[in-house]
Amino acid sequence: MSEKSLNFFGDAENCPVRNVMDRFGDKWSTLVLLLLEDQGVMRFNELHKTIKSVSQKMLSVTLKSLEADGLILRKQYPEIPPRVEYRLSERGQSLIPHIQSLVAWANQHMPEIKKSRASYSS
Amino acid sequence: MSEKSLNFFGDAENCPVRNVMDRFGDKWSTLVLLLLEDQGVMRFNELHKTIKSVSQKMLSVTLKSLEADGLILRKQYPEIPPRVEYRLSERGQSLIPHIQSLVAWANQHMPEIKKSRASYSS
DNA sequence: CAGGATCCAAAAAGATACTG
DNA sequence: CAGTATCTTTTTGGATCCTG
Repeated sequence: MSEKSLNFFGDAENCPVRNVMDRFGDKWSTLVLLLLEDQGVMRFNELHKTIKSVSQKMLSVTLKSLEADGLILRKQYPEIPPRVEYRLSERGQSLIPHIQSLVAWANQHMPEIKKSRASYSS
Repeated sequence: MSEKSLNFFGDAENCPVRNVMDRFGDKWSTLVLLLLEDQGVMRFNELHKTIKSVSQKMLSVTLKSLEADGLILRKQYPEIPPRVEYRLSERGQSLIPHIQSLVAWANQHMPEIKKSRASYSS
Protein backbone atom coordinates (compact mmCIF):
# COMPACT_ATOMS: atom_id res chain seq x y z
CA MET A 1 0.00 0.00 0.00
CA SER A 2 2.88 2.27 0.76
CA GLU A 3 4.23 2.66 -2.74
CA LYS A 4 0.98 3.29 -4.42
CA SER A 5 -0.77 5.39 -1.84
CA LEU A 6 2.02 7.89 -1.73
CA ASN A 7 1.15 9.16 -5.15
CA PHE A 8 -2.12 10.38 -3.76
CA PHE A 9 -0.62 12.78 -1.31
CA GLY A 10 0.95 14.81 -4.02
CA ASP A 11 -1.82 15.59 -6.41
CA ALA A 12 -4.87 17.37 -5.22
CA GLU A 13 -7.71 16.07 -7.37
CA ASN A 14 -7.35 12.33 -6.95
CA CYS A 15 -6.40 12.26 -3.31
CA PRO A 16 -8.98 10.15 -1.48
CA VAL A 17 -8.22 11.82 1.81
CA ARG A 18 -8.89 15.18 0.29
CA ASN A 19 -12.10 13.89 -1.22
CA VAL A 20 -13.30 12.90 2.22
CA MET A 21 -12.42 16.11 3.93
CA ASP A 22 -13.71 18.29 1.14
CA ARG A 23 -17.03 16.58 1.54
CA PHE A 24 -17.37 16.21 5.30
CA GLY A 25 -14.98 18.78 6.63
CA ASP A 26 -17.60 21.48 6.59
CA LYS A 27 -19.34 22.71 9.65
CA TRP A 28 -22.74 21.06 9.46
CA SER A 29 -22.85 18.01 7.18
CA THR A 30 -21.91 15.34 9.68
CA LEU A 31 -24.14 16.90 12.30
CA VAL A 32 -27.14 16.73 9.99
CA LEU A 33 -26.38 13.15 9.00
CA LEU A 34 -26.13 11.96 12.58
CA LEU A 35 -29.24 13.84 13.56
CA LEU A 36 -31.23 12.24 10.77
CA GLU A 37 -29.86 8.86 11.76
CA ASP A 38 -31.06 9.53 15.27
CA GLN A 39 -34.46 10.95 14.40
CA GLY A 40 -35.39 9.21 11.18
CA VAL A 41 -37.46 11.83 9.38
CA MET A 42 -37.29 15.54 9.99
CA ARG A 43 -38.69 18.71 8.52
CA PHE A 44 -36.67 21.78 7.74
CA ASN A 45 -37.71 23.74 10.81
CA GLU A 46 -37.27 20.74 13.04
CA LEU A 47 -33.67 20.51 11.98
CA HIS A 48 -33.29 24.22 12.43
CA LYS A 49 -34.66 24.16 15.96
CA THR A 50 -32.62 21.16 16.98
CA ILE A 51 -29.33 22.51 15.67
CA LYS A 52 -29.90 25.86 17.26
CA SER A 53 -26.69 27.49 16.14
CA VAL A 54 -27.07 26.88 12.44
CA SER A 55 -28.35 29.69 10.30
CA GLN A 56 -31.24 29.18 7.94
CA LYS A 57 -28.96 29.74 5.02
CA MET A 58 -26.27 27.28 6.07
CA LEU A 59 -28.83 24.61 6.85
CA SER A 60 -30.29 25.08 3.41
CA VAL A 61 -26.89 24.92 1.74
CA THR A 62 -25.93 21.84 3.74
CA LEU A 63 -29.14 19.99 2.94
CA LYS A 64 -28.84 20.75 -0.74
CA SER A 65 -25.31 19.47 -1.01
CA LEU A 66 -26.12 16.34 0.97
CA GLU A 67 -29.08 15.75 -1.31
CA ALA A 68 -26.97 16.40 -4.39
CA ASP A 69 -24.54 13.74 -3.25
CA GLY A 70 -27.34 11.28 -2.64
CA LEU A 71 -26.70 11.04 1.08
CA ILE A 72 -30.12 12.27 2.11
CA LEU A 73 -33.55 12.16 0.50
CA ARG A 74 -35.88 15.13 0.23
CA LYS A 75 -39.61 14.67 -0.03
CA GLN A 76 -41.85 17.62 -0.73
CA TYR A 77 -45.60 17.52 -0.20
CA PRO A 78 -47.77 19.68 -2.45
CA GLU A 79 -49.54 21.42 0.40
CA ILE A 80 -49.96 24.94 1.66
CA PRO A 81 -48.16 25.72 3.83
CA PRO A 82 -45.47 23.56 2.27
CA ARG A 83 -44.07 20.51 4.01
CA VAL A 84 -40.68 19.01 3.28
CA GLU A 85 -39.21 15.95 4.90
CA TYR A 86 -35.61 14.86 5.01
CA ARG A 87 -34.18 11.46 5.79
CA LEU A 88 -31.07 9.43 5.16
CA SER A 89 -30.67 7.54 1.93
CA GLU A 90 -29.15 4.07 1.93
CA ARG A 91 -25.88 5.60 0.91
CA GLY A 92 -26.10 7.99 3.81
CA GLN A 93 -26.92 5.11 6.14
CA SER A 94 -23.82 3.26 5.04
CA LEU A 95 -21.68 6.21 6.03
CA ILE A 96 -23.03 6.59 9.54
CA PRO A 97 -21.01 3.85 11.28
CA HIS A 98 -17.76 5.38 10.07
CA ILE A 99 -18.67 8.80 11.39
CA GLN A 100 -19.81 7.30 14.65
CA SER A 101 -16.56 5.45 15.14
CA LEU A 102 -14.71 8.71 14.69
CA VAL A 103 -17.00 10.48 17.14
CA ALA A 104 -16.57 7.65 19.62
CA TRP A 105 -12.82 8.01 19.38
CA ALA A 106 -13.15 11.72 19.95
CA ASN A 107 -15.38 11.31 22.97
CA GLN A 108 -12.86 8.96 24.44
CA HIS A 109 -9.78 11.05 23.79
CA MET A 110 -10.97 14.62 23.85
CA PRO A 111 -10.34 15.15 27.57
CA GLU A 112 -6.71 14.16 27.17
CA ILE A 113 -6.39 16.19 24.01
CA LYS A 114 -7.70 19.25 25.77
CA LYS A 115 -5.24 18.74 28.56
CA SER A 116 -2.41 18.43 26.08
CA ARG A 117 -3.53 21.52 24.27
CA ALA A 118 -3.80 23.52 27.47
CA SER A 119 -0.32 22.64 28.64
CA TYR A 120 1.26 23.20 25.25
CA SER A 121 3.49 26.21 24.98
CA SER A 122 5.83 27.58 22.33
CA MET B 1 -28.74 7.12 23.16
CA SER B 2 -31.38 9.11 21.40
CA GLU B 3 -32.60 11.17 24.32
CA LYS B 4 -29.26 12.10 25.63
CA SER B 5 -27.36 12.64 22.43
CA LEU B 6 -29.86 15.15 21.21
CA ASN B 7 -28.74 17.68 23.75
CA PHE B 8 -25.40 17.78 22.05
CA PHE B 9 -26.70 19.01 18.75
CA GLY B 10 -27.95 22.19 20.28
CA ASP B 11 -25.01 23.62 22.13
CA ALA B 12 -21.83 24.33 20.30
CA GLU B 13 -19.07 23.77 22.87
CA ASN B 14 -19.92 20.33 24.15
CA CYS B 15 -20.99 18.77 20.89
CA PRO B 16 -18.75 15.77 20.23
CA VAL B 17 -19.42 15.89 16.54
CA ARG B 18 -18.34 19.49 16.43
CA ASN B 19 -15.25 18.63 18.42
CA VAL B 20 -14.28 16.09 15.81
CA MET B 21 -14.85 18.28 12.83
CA ASP B 22 -13.24 21.31 14.38
CA ARG B 23 -10.16 19.24 14.88
CA PHE B 24 -9.96 17.23 11.67
CA GLY B 25 -12.07 19.21 9.27
CA ASP B 26 -9.15 21.34 8.25
CA LYS B 27 -7.31 20.93 4.99
CA TRP B 28 -4.14 19.12 6.01
CA SER B 29 -4.35 17.38 9.39
CA THR B 30 -5.66 14.01 8.26
CA LEU B 31 -3.31 14.02 5.33
CA VAL B 32 -0.29 14.53 7.57
CA LEU B 33 -1.45 11.86 10.00
CA LEU B 34 -1.91 9.25 7.28
CA LEU B 35 1.37 10.16 5.69
CA LEU B 36 3.25 9.72 8.96
CA GLU B 37 1.45 6.44 9.49
CA ASP B 38 2.67 5.37 6.09
CA GLN B 39 6.21 6.63 6.38
CA GLY B 40 7.00 6.40 10.05
CA VAL B 41 9.40 9.27 10.61
CA MET B 42 9.66 12.34 8.44
CA ARG B 43 11.43 15.66 8.46
CA PHE B 44 9.80 18.96 7.72
CA ASN B 45 11.02 19.26 4.17
CA GLU B 46 10.19 15.66 3.44
CA LEU B 47 6.59 16.33 4.37
CA HIS B 48 6.65 19.49 2.34
CA LYS B 49 7.92 17.74 -0.74
CA THR B 50 5.53 14.83 -0.44
CA ILE B 51 2.45 16.96 0.05
CA LYS B 52 3.36 19.21 -2.82
CA SER B 53 0.41 21.52 -2.65
CA VAL B 54 0.77 22.54 0.97
CA SER B 55 2.41 25.86 1.73
CA GLN B 56 5.24 26.13 4.20
CA LYS B 57 3.08 28.11 6.56
CA MET B 58 0.13 25.75 6.54
CA LEU B 59 2.37 22.75 7.04
CA SER B 60 3.91 24.49 10.01
CA VAL B 61 0.54 25.46 11.46
CA THR B 62 -0.80 21.95 10.96
CA LEU B 63 2.19 20.28 12.57
CA LYS B 64 2.05 22.59 15.56
CA SER B 65 -1.60 21.96 16.24
CA LEU B 66 -1.18 18.23 15.84
CA GLU B 67 1.73 18.35 18.25
CA ALA B 68 -0.23 20.51 20.68
CA ASP B 69 -2.98 17.91 20.71
CA GLY B 70 -0.49 15.14 21.32
CA LEU B 71 -1.22 13.38 18.06
CA ILE B 72 2.29 13.64 16.71
CA LEU B 73 5.72 13.86 18.30
CA ARG B 74 8.37 16.36 17.35
CA LYS B 75 12.03 15.63 17.92
CA GLN B 76 14.59 18.31 17.37
CA TYR B 77 18.30 17.57 17.05
CA PRO B 78 20.77 20.20 18.24
CA GLU B 79 22.66 20.36 14.98
CA ILE B 80 23.47 22.91 12.39
CA PRO B 81 21.74 22.92 10.04
CA PRO B 82 18.83 21.92 12.27
CA ARG B 83 17.06 18.62 11.94
CA VAL B 84 13.53 17.97 13.10
CA GLU B 85 11.69 14.70 12.91
CA TYR B 86 7.99 14.08 13.15
CA ARG B 87 6.17 10.85 13.87
CA LEU B 88 2.84 9.66 15.20
CA SER B 89 2.27 9.43 18.93
CA GLU B 90 0.37 6.50 20.39
CA ARG B 91 -2.68 8.69 20.53
CA GLY B 92 -2.23 9.53 16.90
CA GLN B 93 -1.79 5.85 16.07
CA SER B 94 -5.07 5.03 17.77
CA LEU B 95 -6.86 7.48 15.53
CA ILE B 96 -5.56 6.14 12.24
CA PRO B 97 -7.94 3.18 11.80
CA HIS B 98 -10.95 5.44 12.12
CA ILE B 99 -9.68 7.82 9.50
CA GLN B 100 -8.81 4.93 7.25
CA SER B 101 -12.27 3.46 7.50
CA LEU B 102 -13.72 6.77 6.45
CA VAL B 103 -11.33 7.02 3.55
CA ALA B 104 -12.14 3.47 2.52
CA TRP B 105 -15.82 4.33 2.49
CA ALA B 106 -15.08 7.37 0.37
CA ASN B 107 -12.99 5.42 -2.11
CA GLN B 108 -15.81 2.97 -2.48
CA HIS B 109 -18.63 5.47 -2.88
CA MET B 110 -17.03 8.51 -4.44
CA PRO B 111 -17.70 7.44 -8.05
CA GLU B 112 -21.42 7.16 -7.33
CA ILE B 113 -21.42 10.38 -5.37
CA LYS B 114 -19.83 12.20 -8.26
CA LYS B 115 -22.41 10.79 -10.61
CA SER B 116 -25.19 11.94 -8.29
CA ARG B 117 -23.69 15.37 -8.01
CA ALA B 118 -23.29 15.72 -11.76
CA SER B 119 -26.90 14.83 -12.49
CA TYR B 120 -28.29 16.98 -9.70
CA SER B 121 -30.18 20.03 -10.82
CA SER B 122 -32.32 22.65 -9.12
C1' DC C 1 16.98 23.37 7.39
C1' DA C 2 13.04 24.55 9.76
C1' DG C 3 10.50 27.60 10.52
C1' DG C 4 8.32 32.74 12.06
C1' DA C 5 6.19 37.20 10.64
C1' DT C 6 3.54 39.86 7.70
C1' DC C 7 0.32 40.89 4.30
C1' DC C 8 -3.31 39.56 1.10
C1' DA C 9 -6.86 36.65 -1.42
C1' DA C 10 -10.45 33.41 -1.23
C1' DA C 11 -13.80 30.77 0.90
C1' DA C 12 -16.94 29.75 4.39
C1' DA C 13 -20.27 31.29 7.44
C1' DG C 14 -23.64 34.59 9.49
C1' DA C 15 -27.34 38.47 9.62
C1' DT C 16 -31.07 40.27 7.62
C1' DA C 17 -34.81 40.93 4.60
C1' DC C 18 -37.86 38.97 1.50
C1' DT C 19 -41.03 35.35 -1.19
C1' DG C 20 -44.24 31.45 -3.21
C1' DC D 1 -43.27 26.66 6.08
C1' DA D 2 -39.38 26.34 3.61
C1' DG D 3 -36.71 28.36 1.70
C1' DT D 4 -33.81 32.54 -1.63
C1' DA D 5 -31.14 36.78 -2.26
C1' DT D 6 -28.00 40.00 -0.75
C1' DC D 7 -24.62 41.85 2.10
C1' DT D 8 -21.13 41.67 5.70
C1' DT D 9 -18.08 39.30 8.76
C1' DT D 10 -15.07 35.69 9.94
C1' DT D 11 -12.09 32.08 8.96
C1' DT D 12 -8.80 29.83 6.23
C1' DG D 13 -5.23 29.45 3.26
C1' DG D 14 -1.41 31.24 0.35
C1' DA D 15 2.76 34.35 -1.16
C1' DT D 16 6.63 36.44 0.16
C1' DC D 17 10.35 37.82 2.89
C1' DC D 18 13.16 37.05 6.93
C1' DT D 19 16.12 34.44 10.60
C1' DG D 20 18.84 31.27 14.06
